[in-house]
Amino acid sequence: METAPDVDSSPGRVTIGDVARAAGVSIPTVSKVVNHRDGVAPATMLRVQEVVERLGYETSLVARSLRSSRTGVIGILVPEFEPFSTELLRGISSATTGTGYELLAYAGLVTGTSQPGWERRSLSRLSGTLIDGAIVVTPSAALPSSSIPVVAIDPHTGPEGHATVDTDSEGGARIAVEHLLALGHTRIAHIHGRADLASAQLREAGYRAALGAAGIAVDETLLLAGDYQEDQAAEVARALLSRPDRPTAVFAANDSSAIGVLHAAADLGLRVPEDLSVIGFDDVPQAAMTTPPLTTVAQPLTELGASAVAMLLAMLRGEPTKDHVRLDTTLHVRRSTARPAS
Amino acid sequence: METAPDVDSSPGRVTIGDVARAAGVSIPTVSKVVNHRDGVAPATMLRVQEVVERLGYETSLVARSLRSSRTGVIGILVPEFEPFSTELLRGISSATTGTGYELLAYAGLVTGTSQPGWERRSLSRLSGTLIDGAIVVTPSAALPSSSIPVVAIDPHTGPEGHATVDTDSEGGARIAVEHLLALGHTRIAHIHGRADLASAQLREAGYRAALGAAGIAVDETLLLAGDYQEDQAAEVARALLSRPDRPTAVFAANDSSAIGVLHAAADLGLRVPEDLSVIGFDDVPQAAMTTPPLTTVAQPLTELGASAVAMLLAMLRGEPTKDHVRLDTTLHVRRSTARPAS
DNA sequence: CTGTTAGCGCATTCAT
DNA sequence: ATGAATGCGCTAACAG
Repeated sequence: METAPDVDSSPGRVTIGDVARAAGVSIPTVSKVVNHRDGVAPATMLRVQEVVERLGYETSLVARSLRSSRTGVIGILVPEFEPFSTELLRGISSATTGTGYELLAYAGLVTGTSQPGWERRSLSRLSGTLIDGAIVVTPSAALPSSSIPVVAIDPHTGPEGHATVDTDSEGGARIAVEHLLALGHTRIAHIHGRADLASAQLREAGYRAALGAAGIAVDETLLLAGDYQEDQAAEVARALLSRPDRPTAVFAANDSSAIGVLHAAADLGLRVPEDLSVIGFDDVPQAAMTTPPLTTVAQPLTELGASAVAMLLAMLRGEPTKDHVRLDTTLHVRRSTARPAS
Repeated sequence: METAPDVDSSPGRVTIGDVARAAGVSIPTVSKVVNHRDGVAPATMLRVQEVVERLGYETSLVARSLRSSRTGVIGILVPEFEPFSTELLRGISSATTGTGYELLAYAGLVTGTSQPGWERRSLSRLSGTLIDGAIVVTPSAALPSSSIPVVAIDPHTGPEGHATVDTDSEGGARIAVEHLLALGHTRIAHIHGRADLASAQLREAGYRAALGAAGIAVDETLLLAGDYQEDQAAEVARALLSRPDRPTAVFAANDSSAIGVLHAAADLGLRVPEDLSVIGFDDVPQAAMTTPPLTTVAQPLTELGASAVAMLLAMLRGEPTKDHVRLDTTLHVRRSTARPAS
């Protein structure tokens, strides 16, 4: 289209050729200097470095990766940037500091149509090799056997194939429901998450287990799909809470869903926690900003990210690693849960 | 090193050549089909598409960007992934949904040594052209005149050169200090931010202006450098709060600094807000999670990101745009501020 | 120690 | 309508 009509001067970007010309050497020589490779006379090395400095040259990630296999960057593949993944990102970022690797986070789902397979697509686009290794967040499908090391965070179905890090979803769900039971609730609904994610299935299993252990039969009409999304959860919650036999408490599969439930309750004039108790899962930062502040099962999100990085770095180093790390969850009681009214 | 010994089969990644071979056509033909270009017989087109599907082929972002000028991805350049930039990312992400662009966030500062010029370096590495346009968060130096559109969020020094979006830092700082003054504080310290950022200078200016308007002379010993960082702020705050003539309130230039101050106060056994009032700036989600919840000047972070995207998209479309957008701040009173003790 | 020769995977003329 | 040739910026062999 309207590409700049740069002939060969230096309007936009400085290439290795520009440096070579300015320094009066050949391109490979510049390459060697830039990559700290030996076989270059100290004098020329200095001269080239000076020119590199002056021109502000940086090797193009693109060109380099096309040719060489190592780029020194780790890719983080996420469906989109929402609280869950950005918290993970923070943990990954601080764990990466000082390792010499840079981070490249890629959101492949911004196309709107939330087509599955974004993880395969993104991995395929970046691998090749723009990145040396990848951390894939909530892949909902099996990852293709890629040529680079890959670690999955909270993947589709149990530990399998790729290295995985996740938290004890089932145990966390039990804690959540037990908290509700201890408060005296018996009609407890569950807004479950994306069916393609193992974590969602495990949370539902934990919900059922806790209820079963308390001798309460599961009312299947109290199980609704929230897809881990605020809007979707709000919608189903509105219907649920409008029923005459509405539950006194809701266990949402993640915080976004719980926030959706909170909105639905507010719309219907229900007070939380007086008329309805709500509990979430994740403990993203915004869980503390809701009205009332959300009681939730905390996942150590930043540690989760840090663990993923640790595993990936080990794989990158060629060291043997365990293929599955599972972290614990803890109950974080705030103000959205209380004894039922009656 | 240990590159896979793939000869030409399909171990890792599927290339356009693999598709061409499998479909019995030449590479250019596949390229045309993939890029929806005409000049291909309907029959071959279908056949190629079928093979693409079957093999799971995706064009390599790397190879494509080396050759063609458009990649359909927007780059977000951040120094690192911390709450401020991740909130921005959220806003950018949701504003990008449905535009057909994908997002690539790049953290160039993970090298540990927080060398300045990361923005120039990152831009140079990605430009060329992995990305069609870039949003640079808190660049602390002048950006090189790049060949792609660039929007800066909260840049080094006032609106200049590149398109910019920021918030009313000076006004926000005045609101913060006025809130403290209204509560009855007169000895108010200020932990200021990175000197190379315009926002930090403006917040300090607002602090001085508010104090001046109240007829209070600025005690220069109450002005400390926190660099917008939690650790750094905690350190200077510890010294500050240990002084016999310690202030009764602290206005921190951003929430991270304020959190640092909170830690320092806790270490010294000072109660907040009884013994010390603390106010921050930004209103990142974690400001609500502190003990006590932090009073802060809220910046519309997600809107900030959304505005940046809107400007960038307009530039990408070749439309004229204003080169500076400034959003307003609002005071968000929580529990870390109160009347002074005496 | 340095420059020359080849490609990496892909998109683009230009022939056929 | 399709294929052969060329080059993007860079690095890895080799040659000189």
